[in-house]
Parts: sequence; C-alpha cells; structure tokens
Amino acid sequence: MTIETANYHHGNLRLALLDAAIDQIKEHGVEKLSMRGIARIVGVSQTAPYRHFEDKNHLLSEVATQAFAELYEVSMAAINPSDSPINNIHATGLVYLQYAMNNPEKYRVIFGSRIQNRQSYPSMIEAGEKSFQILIDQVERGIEAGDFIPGCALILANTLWTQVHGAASLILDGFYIDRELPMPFDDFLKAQIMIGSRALLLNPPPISLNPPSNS
Amino acid sequence: MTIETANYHHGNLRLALLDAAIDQIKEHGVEKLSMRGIARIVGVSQTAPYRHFEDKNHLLSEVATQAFAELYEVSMAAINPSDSPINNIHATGLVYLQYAMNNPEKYRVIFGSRIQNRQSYPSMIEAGEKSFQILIDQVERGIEAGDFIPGCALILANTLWTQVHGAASLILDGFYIDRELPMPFDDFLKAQIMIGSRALLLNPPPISLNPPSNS
DNA sequence: CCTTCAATGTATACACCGTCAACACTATTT
DNA sequence: AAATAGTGTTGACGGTGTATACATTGAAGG
Repeated sequence: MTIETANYHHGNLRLALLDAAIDQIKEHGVEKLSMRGIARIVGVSQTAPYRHFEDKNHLLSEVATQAFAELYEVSMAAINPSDSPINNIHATGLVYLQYAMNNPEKYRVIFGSRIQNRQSYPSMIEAGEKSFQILIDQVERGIEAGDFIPGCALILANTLWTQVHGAASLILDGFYIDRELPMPFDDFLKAQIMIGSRALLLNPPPISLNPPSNS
Repeated sequence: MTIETANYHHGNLRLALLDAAIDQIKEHGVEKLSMRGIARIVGVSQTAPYRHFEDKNHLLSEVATQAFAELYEVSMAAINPSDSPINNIHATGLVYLQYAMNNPEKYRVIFGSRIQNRQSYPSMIEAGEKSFQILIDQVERGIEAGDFIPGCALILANTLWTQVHGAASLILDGFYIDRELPMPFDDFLKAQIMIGSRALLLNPPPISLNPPSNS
C-alpha cells in the first residue's frame, strides 16, 4: 500500500520488472534481455523476479500481451466506421506497419520465435485475435456491400494480415536497408498495402504504379 | 588429404561443424544451438570452432546462406519457362511455403532475428536476392505480356514476397495451430497464394471462395 | 633432411546466463 | 501473540560465448 516501503519489500516489484523488461527490450532487443539484468536494474536480487514470473518465457508472454494490446489500440484508432471497408483496411494496414517500425523490438517479441509454446498463454493469444478481428469485421462489411470477393472473410482477412505482417518482418529484418527503391519509403509502404488489398476487390480498378499513387 | 588423420587435426573441421550445426538446428532449433554443443558433437575442444568461424553470428550466416541456396533451388525447380507468369508465381509460392514448413528451423535462421548485422554478410544477402530475382523475372514477364499492373516490377514482386513470407512466418509461429479453418490446410495455402497474386492482375477474374478453387 | 612457420588444435579463465534450494524478513490472518 | 503465506536474499549448479596463452602439426624453404 505505502509507496515507500523502501527496504525489504519492494512494493510493486512485478510492475517494476515488467517496465524494466520492456525498457531493455526497446533499448537492446529481446535477445539481450536477461532476468538477472532486469533484477539488477530494479535493484533486487537475481532470483527475486521468480517470485512474480514462473520463468523468462512467462515474463515475455506478458510483454507480448501488452504489445498486442497496443497494436489493437492503434489499429482500432485508425478505423472510421462511416468510411468504406477498403479505406479502413488501408488505414489500419498503415498504422500497423508504423507501429512495427516504431516498436521494432516489441514487434519481434510478439512474433519472433523467442516465445515458445504460444498456445499455453491464452490471454496472449486472445489479445492477438482481438486485433485480427478488426480486419475480419472490415472484410465482412466489404463482402456484404458486394465490393469484395464473396466467400470466407477469414481467408481474405488472412491474406491482408500475412501481407502486412510479411512486410513488417522483412522491414525489421533489414531487407530494405540497402535496396534502392523507386519511390520514397513511405510511398512504398502505401503501394504495398494498396496492391495487397486490391486482391480483395471484386472489380479492382486498373492502376499503374509509376505516378506515385493518388488514391 | 587423408580421411583418417584421426588425432590432433580433424581434417575438415569446418565442414563437420557446419553439418553439426545444421543438424542441431533442424533437431532442436536455432535457440538451442551452441558453439560448445557442436564442438562436443564433433569431438573437439570448445574453442576449436573459433579457428573456423569468427563467432556464432558468422557461423549462422553461413547456415543461412546455405538455406537461401536451397530456397533458390526449390523455387527455380518450380518454374516452367513456357508456362504463364501467374502460374509460375503460384507454383513458386507453393514450394516456398512447403520449404518453410518442411524446414521450419532453417527458415527461422534465415529470417528470424537470431542473425544480427545482416548487411555485413554480403554473400548471404546475395543468396537471398537470387531467389527474389526469380519472382521479379516472372513479374516482368507478366507486365510485358500486359497481364499485370504496369509499372514497377520490384514493387509487385515485393507484395508477392511479403505475402508468402508473412504466411510462412505466421504458420511457423503457430498462429494456425488452433484456428479452425474452413478448408483443408493445403487448400488454405493455395487460396492465400491465389488471392495474393490476384492483386497483380490487371483484370482479375471474379472468383468465389466457397467452392474449393478449381484453378 | 632439417628447420621454421602458419594453421589448427587444446586448456584455462572470465563474465555472463536461467533457475533451483534453502533461508530471512514481513504483512496478514488466526 | 503466534502462525502463515508472500516476498525477498544468498549461494550454488550447470550452461553459455569468447579471449588468451600454449601445444601440435603439416607444409615450405634452406
């Protein structure tokens, strides 16, 4: 209860450890995160974290859950219910990529293979599904409106997800650092999203890529 | 030269270490790979590997280069020069995904964040670019034939790559283990590829997803 | 042929890591 | 006031990547 117990009992070690972990991940990447390291930062003994997290994997799964929640927030904020599904998809795709680029190490925690046994962390999975549901909703709207390929919304939403996740991964893994692109990077991202989502349209408009895309 | 020097000098430690490393990666994943471990397997001292690989990162980059080469091989084998670009793209996409699923740990070495400073391993980068070039070539053919969106082949090829890489990542990271799909997994993969590549077509045919796709 | 030398191996050591077990302190409940 | 459950510490075990110094050897040059 008291903020300054100051001595033996930390007060809110659990939270402090999580914060320290996220900090370290942001700063030096998941690979460099260590249990002993965050204990040192928070100022407790090296085994204290184990009173609050069964092991490193459990800690990471909580970080991932939190990151998923953030991904959900930015995606949701990009949705405008009165706008068209395709526009909403463009918007969420863009903020998704921006989140990944602004939080590369957190994104890697979510999707990298650092966390094992994903299926045994249901609250993390759920947080991820919640974001995905945003996409499914928009796709369903598009199908109902007759704009998208009819059939299974889940499949279509999946192509969108894989598209944008693939782009995020490749970007974070440095595959575009040296490659010379024919347009500014930001336009490149938009073009990727536009093309990817074009696949969903029943009658996609003919487009060309040379003029830097005005829709 | 002699196969059985048997004692102090191993003969071809470098190769033996690489083999052991790939073996361990296949069996237990990159995360569990250790320099000491492969030294133990090969039967040399724990620091012997450092006579042949500057550090673990260099070793991994060689494994990745090798895996890229395999990816190139399977992709190239799926190309039939007399077939249409879109069909070739479908075919390479499928074998790409199959490679990823059959060699999950190797795929993770290539793309996971285990390897740092990618740009300082030019031969690895080159091996990757070579595979990517296959896609670019087919896209260029499609553009020239007037079937694909005109403009920049690199951008279009990239959407294909991100699509298929995103799918591979999500699959390997276990995101489809529990999700119930409306079709057999193999059809799911094909549907993803078909939809993704549909984005490139200037006048994509109207399709529906419910009948399990007969093209 | 013998010497020399670079290549390739080893032994030892340092500084980390995740995590277990035993013990110490403290807030809360009985 | 005593017991207990929660939270902290100390110390240890077995693992890791890698630097340093030393040993062995096959090949090259006198």
